[in-house]
Amino acid sequence: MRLSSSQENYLKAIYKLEVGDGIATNQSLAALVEATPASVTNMLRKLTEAGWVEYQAYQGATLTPSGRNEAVTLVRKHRLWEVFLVEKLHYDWDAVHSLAEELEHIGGEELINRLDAFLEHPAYDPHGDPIPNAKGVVRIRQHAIAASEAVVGDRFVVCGVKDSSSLFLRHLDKLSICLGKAYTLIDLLEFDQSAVWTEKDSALTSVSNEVAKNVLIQLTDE
Amino acid sequence: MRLSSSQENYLKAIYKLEVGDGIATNQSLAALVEATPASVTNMLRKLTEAGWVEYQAYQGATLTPSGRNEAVTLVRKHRLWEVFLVEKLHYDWDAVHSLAEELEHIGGEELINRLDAFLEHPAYDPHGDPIPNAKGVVRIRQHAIAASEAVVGDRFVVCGVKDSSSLFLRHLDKLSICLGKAYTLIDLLEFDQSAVWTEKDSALTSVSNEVAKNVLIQLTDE
DNA sequence: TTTGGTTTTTAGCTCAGGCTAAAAATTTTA
DNA sequence: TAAAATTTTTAGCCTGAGCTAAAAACCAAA
Ligand SMILES: [Mn+2]
Ligand SMILES: [Mn+2]
Ligand SMILES: [Mn+2]
Ligand SMILES: [Mn+2]
Repeated sequence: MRLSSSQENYLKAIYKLEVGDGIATNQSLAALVEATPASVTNMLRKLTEAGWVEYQAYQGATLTPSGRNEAVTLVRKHRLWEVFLVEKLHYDWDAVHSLAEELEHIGGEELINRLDAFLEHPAYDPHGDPIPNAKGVVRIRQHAIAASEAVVGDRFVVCGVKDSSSLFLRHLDKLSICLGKAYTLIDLLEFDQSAVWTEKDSALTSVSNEVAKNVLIQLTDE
Repeated sequence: MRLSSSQENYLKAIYKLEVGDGIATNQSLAALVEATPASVTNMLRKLTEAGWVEYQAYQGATLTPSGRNEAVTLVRKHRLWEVFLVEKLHYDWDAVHSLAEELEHIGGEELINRLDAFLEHPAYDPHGDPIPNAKGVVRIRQHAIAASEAVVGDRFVVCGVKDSSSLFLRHLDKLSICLGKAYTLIDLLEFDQSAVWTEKDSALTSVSNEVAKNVLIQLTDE
């Protein structure tokens, strides 16, 4: 039984919630797939019927092993297409999500593995999120913490974002913060929790706490 | 008003029929979009309502200028994706049609123009069909005739196919006939109308009349 | 010009995937 | 623990895009 695009979106949404808070409630799902809770109930019943999801009334949904498999493949497809759009078609990183949201539903294993090879097996997507490999294994990003956890004197490299909305990504562009850049945290202002970062002792960047909470970093030694 | 994938397929089908025989009858459309004539009637009414098609009961359908525009853009998208799949992902030319049939419905002008630039503005798709440019202009292939029209002694280059079914394309693969190859027609056998082609006096290729009718060539001077 | 065949349209149905409003279940608060 | 608030489900409806079977229109022959 082939999944529709809509069904695939539901599986991916359940997966995201499971990886995050742990529970895919009716309402959180509704928010993610942009439908009403009533529609979610309806779809969950069908996905349960078909063996992709486990679900009992009022209890929320979890993925079966095959459901999880589908979801991981979708995440892989989504992130590989994002890499393609940014690396090859030179889209900005804030503009690729919605296109990938459509492209992820096309074709099967064959297409995505060819795309993966063409892109030379990238490990991360343009937002720093890890790309599952062909076997569905997601290599976990090591030691990533929110930039808001850093203390004065820490050196770090920006490696991801928590919020990948267009609005936030374009804000980072304005601060010229991008993945891979190395900074030192030189000050934390008590007044508003904002931070001052410096990029190898040159320009200073002032970063609000709201921003720091949504930037993922890896601390670097020394 | 945004077109659905299904509606886009109808516009493309009408366009193909207009370019070919000239008339998009209810039945020929049904065959192209793989639906029943009843469903076609239904859809044509909606497309007429929305201004993409002109159509009166029992008279067949024609595209309005905006409908034709959409159709040409779709053909452009389809053929560019086919180029991508063959050139970059190394698919065989007989395997790309159905994927392109889905990819063509994704995104808009922006995506397709970026893809076009990435592919360096190809003029033809993997089956030798011309790719309309961003303004919707289709450059007509010059002097192409069916290989069955050639006479003994003619030199020519293979430049396209009339039948682009998987079955036919794989047959050409077996004969190692591909686009761009140059041959001389050295014999026409009266018994079964089959032809003998030679590639710069080396290997001989025996080509049935059925095949020759579906291969497009350009005669070369001298 | 009447008859018969073909094509198109109409009528009525189905299915996926949505929606709203109301009912039921669950959870929180007093 | 009873009431209130929240969440989920149910019921009933809608739209897009298909389908079949029957009626209507059109075309071609006799
Ligand atoms: Mn999607
Ligand atoms: Mn991403
Ligand atoms: Mn298509
Ligand atoms: Mn083609």
